[in-house]
Amino acid sequence: MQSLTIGQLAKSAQVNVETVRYYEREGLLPKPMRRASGYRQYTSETVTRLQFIKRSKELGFSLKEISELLALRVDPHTRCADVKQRTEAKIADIKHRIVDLRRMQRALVNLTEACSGQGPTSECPILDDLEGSHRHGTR
Amino acid sequence: MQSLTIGQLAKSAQVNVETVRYYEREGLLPKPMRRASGYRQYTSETVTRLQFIKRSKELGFSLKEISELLALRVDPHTRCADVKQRTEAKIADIKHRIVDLRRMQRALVNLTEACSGQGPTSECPILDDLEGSHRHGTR
DNA sequence: CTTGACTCCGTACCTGGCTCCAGGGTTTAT
DNA sequence: ATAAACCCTGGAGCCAGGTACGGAGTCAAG
Repeated sequence: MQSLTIGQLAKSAQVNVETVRYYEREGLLPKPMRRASGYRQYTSETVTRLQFIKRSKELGFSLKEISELLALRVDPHTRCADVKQRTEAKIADIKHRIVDLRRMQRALVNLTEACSGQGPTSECPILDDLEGSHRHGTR
Repeated sequence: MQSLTIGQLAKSAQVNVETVRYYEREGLLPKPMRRASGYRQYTSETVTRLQFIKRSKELGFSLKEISELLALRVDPHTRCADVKQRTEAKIADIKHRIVDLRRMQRALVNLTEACSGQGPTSECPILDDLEGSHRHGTR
């Protein structure tokens, strides 16, 4: 058939049916076609979109930020310079996140090493590396 | 003096005083010493800890996960193998986050390039890269 | 042609993570 | 020695992001 019901969509992206409807209301998912009965019909494209939303949420983006991300594209209705600027701001934000995650990762790796070594490490090893990461206003 | 009031602590980590008390209730911050008056007194170590919590939250960790991270350490009361295992799970989680953030970043970079180029890009560029990042049960 | 699983819509409810009182005591600058 | 600015506790309120529910219609399998 090629088209999915809301239940199939929800299942294939591992979210609740109610969540799909909620995202539609909130504008994160476009209003889908309906059949005569009123049932929503989705394409597999929507699965991708829904998975993206889900993962982005897990990565710490708010629904608002996610819709901003989804809105980033070059089309005849948006000025390029504008898109470019917003996109670069997102890139900077992501870079910063990656840097901090790496610091955490390094601290944890040190911890496992201390572990293979021996006795007590200092008070709280993970703390030692994520400070000095002072905010710069992206969120 | 060397010790901070709750207000000074909150200010130096850029959070609300109420948030500090909330974290204490939730066990994310240790119960501090009190002076005769009942006022909490903190050390600068707590500033670091609070900043860590704040940034970790921004990076998408829940308070529960954050306390798990803070609890990771090698001391006489925890078995090393145990710490090591939990730590490695966290490392894997972080790695996965980094991979996905990088995919997003790459998609966004492509977008700015398409932008410098010309006309409309495909429907929604950022979607093209974060799928296939199917869950594996860490959260 | 019925039955069980699905869908619709609207509204109410829930959890996490704060945030804000009220009513009262403490510190500090003037 | 007094006002402004802070701190205390306990409890209520708030926002984001869902989740559940009720009553009714729809679809697919047998």
